[in-house]
This record gives sequence, C-alpha cells and structure tokens, in this order.
Amino acid sequence: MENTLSRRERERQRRRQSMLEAARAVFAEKGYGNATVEEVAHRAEFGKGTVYNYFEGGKEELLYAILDELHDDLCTLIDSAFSPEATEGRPFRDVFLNFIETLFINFLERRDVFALMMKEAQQLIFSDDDEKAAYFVRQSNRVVNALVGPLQKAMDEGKIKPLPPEAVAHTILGNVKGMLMHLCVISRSAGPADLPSAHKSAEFLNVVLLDGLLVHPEPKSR
Amino acid sequence: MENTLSRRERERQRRRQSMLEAARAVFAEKGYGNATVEEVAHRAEFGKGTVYNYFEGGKEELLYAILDELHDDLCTLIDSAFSPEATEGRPFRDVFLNFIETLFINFLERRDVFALMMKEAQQLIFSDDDEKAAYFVRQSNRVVNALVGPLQKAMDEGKIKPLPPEAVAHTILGNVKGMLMHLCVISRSAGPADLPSAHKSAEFLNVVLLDGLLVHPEPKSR
DNA sequence: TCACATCATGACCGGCCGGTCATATCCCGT
DNA sequence: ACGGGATATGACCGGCCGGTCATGATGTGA
Repeated sequence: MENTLSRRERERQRRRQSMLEAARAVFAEKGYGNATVEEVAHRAEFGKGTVYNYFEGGKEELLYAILDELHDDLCTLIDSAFSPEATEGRPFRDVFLNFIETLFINFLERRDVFALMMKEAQQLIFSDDDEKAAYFVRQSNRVVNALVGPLQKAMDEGKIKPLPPEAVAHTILGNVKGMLMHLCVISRSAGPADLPSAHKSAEFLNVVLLDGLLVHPEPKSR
Repeated sequence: MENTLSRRERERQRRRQSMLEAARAVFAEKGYGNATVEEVAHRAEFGKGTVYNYFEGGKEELLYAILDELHDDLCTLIDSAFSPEATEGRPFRDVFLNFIETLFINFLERRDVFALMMKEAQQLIFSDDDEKAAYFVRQSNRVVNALVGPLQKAMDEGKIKPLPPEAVAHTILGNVKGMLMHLCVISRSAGPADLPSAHKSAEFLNVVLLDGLLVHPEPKSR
C-alpha cells in the first residue's frame, strides 16, 4: 500500500536526523578530526555500517550536512532581523544592536556547534583541495549576501557611509565571529557566571562599528 | 679547545634553523595535519631520525617553535609602530593607518605561514586538551597586551574613546586578521593582480574602526 | 508459511605516519 | 692511527580509523 512506502520514508528521515544529531554532539565534543564514525554511530544507537547506508559520503558528508544547516540558520536570522516588520520606523542603531544581540544569544546557546563551525570552516577555507575551499567560500558568500541587501538599503537611505557593501558585510560578520570566539574562550577559564552578557558585548560592538573609536570625528575641516 | 665547543654549538643552531625553515615551508604547503615529518626532514636534507635529535617533541615542537616566532614578530611590529619616534606629534589617525598597513604588508608577503597560523591557532584554541588551549591563549594575550599599552595611552590623551582596552585590542586585531584572511582567500580565485592593495584595505579598516559606519555620529544633543 | 527484498551489523582490511632504536658514520683528542 | 663519544639514519613498529562487505536479521506481500 502506498502508505507503507511513505511510512518507510518517514522512518528513514527520522534515522538520518538522529544520526545528524549524534554527529553534531560528537563532533562538537571531540572535534571533527578526533571524532570517529564509530562513536557517532553508537551515540545514535546504530552500528557503524548503518551510518554508511544513510550517508554515502561517510564522515565528511555528515560534516557538510551540519555546516549547511548552520549557515542556513545564519541566513534566516539575518533576513528576519532586517525584515520590514523588524526595521519599520526604528533607527538603524537600534535595529543593528538588536541584530547583533540576537546573533550572540543564538550562537552562545549552541556554543559547541558554533566552535565546530569556526574550527572546521577555517580548515576548509585554507584547504589545499580547491573543491573544499570553494564549498566554504560558497557558504560564506551566502551569508554575506544576505547581509548585503539590508546594508545597501541603509546606504541608499543615507543612514550609513557609502562603502563597498560586501566589504562592510564581511567586516561586521567578522567582528561578530571574533567576539563570539572570544566569549567562547574566556567562558572556558572563567566560570560562565562572570562573562559579559550578550547584551553588553553587543553594545560594545555597536559603538565600535557604528561610531568608531575616535573621540571627535571632526565634522570636516577647521 | 674551547673554540671547538662553540663551533659545534653554532653548527647545531644552524641545523635547527634549517629544519625550522623546512618545517615552515612544508606546513605552509600541506597544512600541519597533512605534512609528514619525513618530508620536513628531507626538505632540510636530513633523515627523519635526525629531526628528533633536534626537536625532542617531534612534529608538535616544530609547530610551536614556528608559532612562537610568528607571535614574536607581531609583538615587535606593534611595539615599533607605536614607539615614541613613530608617533611623535603625528595624529592618531595617521599612526593607526600606518600600523595597519605595515601589518598587512608584513603578513601578505608571508601569506602561507600566516594562513598556517590562522588554521592551527584556531585548532589549538578550541582544542579539548586544556594544555594546548592555554598555550594559545597565552600567545594571543602577549599580542593583545602589546597593543593595550598604546591604546591606554591614546585613551588617556583623549584621542580615542575610553573603552576597555583589551576588548578594543581584540577587536582591532580581529579585524586585521579577518581582512587578511579575506585577502588570502580572494587572492586564490582572482589573480593576485586585481586584489585590493594593502593600502586600500588598510584605509577601509581605518575608516570603519576609527570613524564608524554611521554617517553623522551627531556630536551629541543640539 | 515461504521467498524475496531490504536493511543492520561489526569484523576486517589497508593505508598512513609519528616516533624509536640498532647500526653506521663521523670527528675528535691523544 | 686508534678508541670512543657524538651524531645521522631509515627500517620498522604500533596504533588508529575510515570505509567495505559477507552475513544474518527483519519484515513484507502473496
């Protein structure tokens, strides 16, 4: 009966998902390089061979699936932070602060997966295998492009300086990444209690990126 | 004779250096993970075993030695960019621009070693081995601290906003790193001809970091 | 109930490489 | 010229793990 087929299919998806989840956990815990497929399999309560029935590409395909998902999340988050409803009539400053804070909150509560992305993405981007390098550049650009739209709009409206929007997007994302990394690192030595709140960190970045470090940007001459 | 001993010692140093140099080249080319000690040895024109006579810690010690050196360079560079002679009477803006540009030039002409640092340092900082993580935090802090001094001074003199200097230092270095990475990446797909000059990139960062993205930082009230 | 397709499994293989060590070589002082 | 410490060397070992596949379990439809 036709139902059976779809039932099978649903089962199949469920298993795939649970393997992915296990992989996320194990990779985050040990790092991609040190994680073994065996452990992923067992955490998902399967035998090693079974994983290969679901992910032909093996270990690597698992990683890519996870990274894809993560970048999707990022894009979604950017889109919604700059959606018309979210920006309606509010000063750019507030919208931006809110954007950064949301990013922080979102990723800090998934710090280990985030750390995984940082680590492996870096590895990929400098990989000597052009295939892999290109993959990451593609992913990275997807995110940058999601941010370019809103930035271009803000420039057109005269809210921010007319600079190359891709460069600005890269810079912003780079700063967020850097701040997140730093938070991850210090949350390891210090207790998670006394690390700056997402809000404080977001405000800091807001000041630096929007107002700059100089005290008096001197309107022009004089 | 006493001379002989020192002669031996000098020879020893020379060999160590040439192994280090070989390691730098091989690691840069293949990445630490894919490089083999054997290849390092051969590039330096030694047998594998010999390397272990000079670096008891083996492969890892080679890496650390290289990273140490790189961070030393960074510190030196910062010190001299903000030395009294270099800053004497010049506006902070110029000093800063010059600093960033020097960093760019310096690292772009050693792009592969730089890429190595990016890759492996990231790996270290998120390592599950606390020992290694601590090592990199230490190195990273050395550099940050070198920058904190000049920043504090600039804040005291009212030249830049009074923000936590460590955070500012992290941010600045993070931005430089990000820009360098980006340059490395695009210099791979595009011919090295048409990538923005170090000067252009430095100016971009100067504007963003010193003046901010907003168009009119409105002096205050009115 | 049987025959057949689908799927799970883990023992096994092959390749890889860091590190060791027995041996050969060199170089020195005498 | 010789004895002996210092040094170079690369064959070898051991551990590791990704991926495969022969086997057996499961379940489905007739």
